[in-house]
Amino acid sequence: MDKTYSPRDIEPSWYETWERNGYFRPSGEGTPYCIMIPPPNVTGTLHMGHAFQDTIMDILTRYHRMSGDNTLWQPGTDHAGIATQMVVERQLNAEGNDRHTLGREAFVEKIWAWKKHSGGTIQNQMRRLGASVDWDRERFTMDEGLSESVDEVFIKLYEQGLIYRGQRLVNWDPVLQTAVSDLEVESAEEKGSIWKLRYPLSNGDGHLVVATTRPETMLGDTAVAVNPNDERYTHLIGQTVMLPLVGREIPIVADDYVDPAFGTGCLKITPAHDFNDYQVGLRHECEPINILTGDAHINDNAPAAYQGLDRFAARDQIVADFEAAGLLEGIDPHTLMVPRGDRTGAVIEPYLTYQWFVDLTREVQPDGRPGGWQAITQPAIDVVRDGRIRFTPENWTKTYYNWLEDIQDWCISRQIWWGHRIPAWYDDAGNVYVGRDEATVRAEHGLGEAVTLAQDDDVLDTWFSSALWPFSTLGWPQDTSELQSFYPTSVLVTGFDIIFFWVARMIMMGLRFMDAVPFHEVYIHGLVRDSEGAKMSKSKGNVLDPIDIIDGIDLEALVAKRTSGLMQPRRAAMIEKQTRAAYPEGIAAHGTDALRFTFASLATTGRDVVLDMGRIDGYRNFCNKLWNAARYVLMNTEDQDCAATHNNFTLGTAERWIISRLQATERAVTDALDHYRMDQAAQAVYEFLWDEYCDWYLELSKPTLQGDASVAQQIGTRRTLVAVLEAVLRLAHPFMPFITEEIWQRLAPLAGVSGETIMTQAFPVAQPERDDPEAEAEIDWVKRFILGIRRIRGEMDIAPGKRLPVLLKHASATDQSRLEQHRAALDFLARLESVDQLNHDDEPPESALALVDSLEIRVPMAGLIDKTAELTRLGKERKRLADDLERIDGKLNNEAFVSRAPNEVVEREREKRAEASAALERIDAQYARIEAI
RNA sequence: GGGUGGUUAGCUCAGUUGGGAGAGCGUCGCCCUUACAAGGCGAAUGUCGGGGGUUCGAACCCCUCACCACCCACCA
Repeated sequence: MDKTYSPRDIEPSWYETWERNGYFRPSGEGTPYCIMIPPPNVTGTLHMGHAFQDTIMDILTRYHRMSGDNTLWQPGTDHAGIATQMVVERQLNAEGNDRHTLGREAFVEKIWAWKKHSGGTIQNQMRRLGASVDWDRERFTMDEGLSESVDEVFIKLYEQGLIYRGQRLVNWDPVLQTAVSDLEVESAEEKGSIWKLRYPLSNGDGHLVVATTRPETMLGDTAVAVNPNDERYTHLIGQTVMLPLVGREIPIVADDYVDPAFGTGCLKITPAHDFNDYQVGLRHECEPINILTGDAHINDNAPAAYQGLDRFAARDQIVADFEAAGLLEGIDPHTLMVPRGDRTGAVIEPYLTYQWFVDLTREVQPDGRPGGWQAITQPAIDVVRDGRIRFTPENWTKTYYNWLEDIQDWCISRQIWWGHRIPAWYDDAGNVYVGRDEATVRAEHGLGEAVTLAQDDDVLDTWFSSALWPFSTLGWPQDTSELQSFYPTSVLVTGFDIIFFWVARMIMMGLRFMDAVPFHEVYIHGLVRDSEGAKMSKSKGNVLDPIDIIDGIDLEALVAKRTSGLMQPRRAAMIEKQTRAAYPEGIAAHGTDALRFTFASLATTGRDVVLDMGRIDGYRNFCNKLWNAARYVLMNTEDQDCAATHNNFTLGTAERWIISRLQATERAVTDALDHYRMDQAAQAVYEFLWDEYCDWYLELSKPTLQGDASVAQQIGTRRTLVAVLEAVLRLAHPFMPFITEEIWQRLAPLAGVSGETIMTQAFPVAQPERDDPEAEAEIDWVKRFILGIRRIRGEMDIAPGKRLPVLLKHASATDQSRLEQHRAALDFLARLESVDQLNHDDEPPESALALVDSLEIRVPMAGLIDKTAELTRLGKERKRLADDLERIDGKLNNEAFVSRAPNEVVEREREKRAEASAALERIDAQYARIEAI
């Protein structure tokens, strides 16, 4: 093996080998285990959030594959209608072109070209991350097969009366000029104003004052509402006002919705441009008057003076005209919630249009009769309530219920070009025909050549096809063997941000069309944030490409990457400055394994992940540690007898100890993985490998291998070095696939293991019969002996290499035998020069003291030890023991504690007291002795 | 206006039936000891957000306050 660990030299080639040999494909044997990837959008490249999520899924996938399951991780990408269309449109604009000039067909062709490019980038990124997906099964939401699923579901739901088309007030993005769903609107507080406008009574008898944050909508007012119990206005109910600037006479109506305490208590009603007003309008039979065009300019339903004005220009004009007419009562500053499109940031308009909806609220019996339960929504609630789907962490179920229990119908039509065209056709009379294609529609409805049919121009919401992902990717509506094996899938790994967009809708559609849940478990992970804890986004310029952490990137390239292709180019200067401050040296190469291990160890439940570069450095070092440990093992075992093929060896205490510790580690890792605690699993691997295997076992092996231990013992040690490392590699493989494979290839033969790849080896299972408490106790004694001497050495600033003479006192029979047994290890690890025993009544010479239970270990001070330093050291020890004792006595002297606490707890305290007290006595004596010198 | 999560060492975070406060990184010493200086050995570091309660005993359970973050919601 190379002396230095170099991830870039081992990672890409192993992935190629794995993929070429088909190791990612389901084995076809064992319990099915399936994860559907949340298909990334083909809008560009994967970010740190994807890398995090992919790491979690790959850990689970590799773990289950190694455990013998028939494992499928299904890959694919999402067409992401609006987002992708915007990306390509922006590119067109940059070329001085636009989609309308190009035309629908040519534009869609351009998007397909982009999809190919982006999809390829995503594939490469996933390969670099080591994602063991079955590429042969890769799907895209606009594939032929998936499009067939979409049509099938749409048609079925339409036939069942659960999809309908209607004129409704929807959220309209005037930049995209399409409807969007409630979920795609983000409301935030913004500073604005409240304008108080006078509406003169038609009878000339004064005026009412309405308050509004959107004066321009007054052009579409159809009523003024007051609360029926508001005594100020009851006498006016039923009368009319003359709408200024428009000259329309509109009624004053009474409606409970109006809060008399807010504003003036008079509410202007604009049914076509406000969701609440729409409802009020319905109650009072006011015909909505739409005054806006699709791009939010005033249309010809308004007086000529305002036609063609942008909504905000119209606002200024109208306010000015009110003022000129003496009808402006006042303007107050006001903070209000402004709805904006999540993609465009444009202020969303409630807009009256014909759209398609999935009915999520209508109550229909299973047999089709009305009433009973919400046909789509209720089952989705039930499966979580009764535990057929389990969330981890569990508390996300609350979020899930809250949303479903107050759900609105889902607007699924979008007035864009990229997506699944709605399978509906219209004749000249405006009749709607839903069907697979035009020919089918004609045949089914007996429509001859004479009837012209035009397909609906709209496409479906992206999430409509995403909702079908768990079964559409497996071949539905055909009844495939894949569906039989892998549906319902095992676990969905996703972020909380798409519980509504995606998780809930997959559950709805899965139950409706497969009559079974789409997955048994939902593992919700946190959001990856930058080191400042800020959300990563292109516009903030704090995004990181996982590949740049893997391969490293110099500062100039990173700056260039972050400042190019911005939606708001003026932010470039600031982003550059921040980037130069945060990464003055660019980013060093860390390798995939280190990045993955970092993600794993940060994957605690229900928390966001703050990405700390220092942490990645630390785990890169961990990889290096593993690399070098392997080098040591190979150096001492290659071409030597490791008992791979015979049983002529003996295991010493150290061997039995590390094997015992391995069992505990295997249990810890398996248990953690089974509970989605990737962090605990990673930590268990880390601690075992570094703190036990490297720090102690490798060191303990040295005196055995280099000293005069028996041949059988040396063989046993070599065998153990190899066997334990081989097991750890398998244990760590799901986290660090590349380095474990690289080392395993060389190590496996020495361990007598054959196989083409570690990927398909069995995941380690703890064997209780190899637990060895006696060996653990013994090695624990050895460690404490060595640590005692090291502490003296460290605090006395004695060079680590300097050999020390040691005197022992009060050595028990056990101490004696352990000393004898481990003498070589103690000499080597504690750098002992000599060990001599003192009799019980011997007065020890001036010396530094360490205790292992009752055993006194003394290092004579002559010429070595500084009196003051030793007093300081003993003083600290004494204080620690005295504090301990005080605390314990506090408990034991408390009558209530002794009488009420469980016996075993009291007994444990008594033992602790005895130990502490004995130790303190010796330290005290030693302190006095040194002090007297 | 509802709801959720958080507040533990300088930083990022563990701490799962309430019973001796932990890790990584950073810091401070001593060491290039033939696996590893991306390292070894040793050390320091915390009114566990504030207050109250339950309990023999609280980082953990209950109440309350403060601050931070996020989600949902139709108040002009």
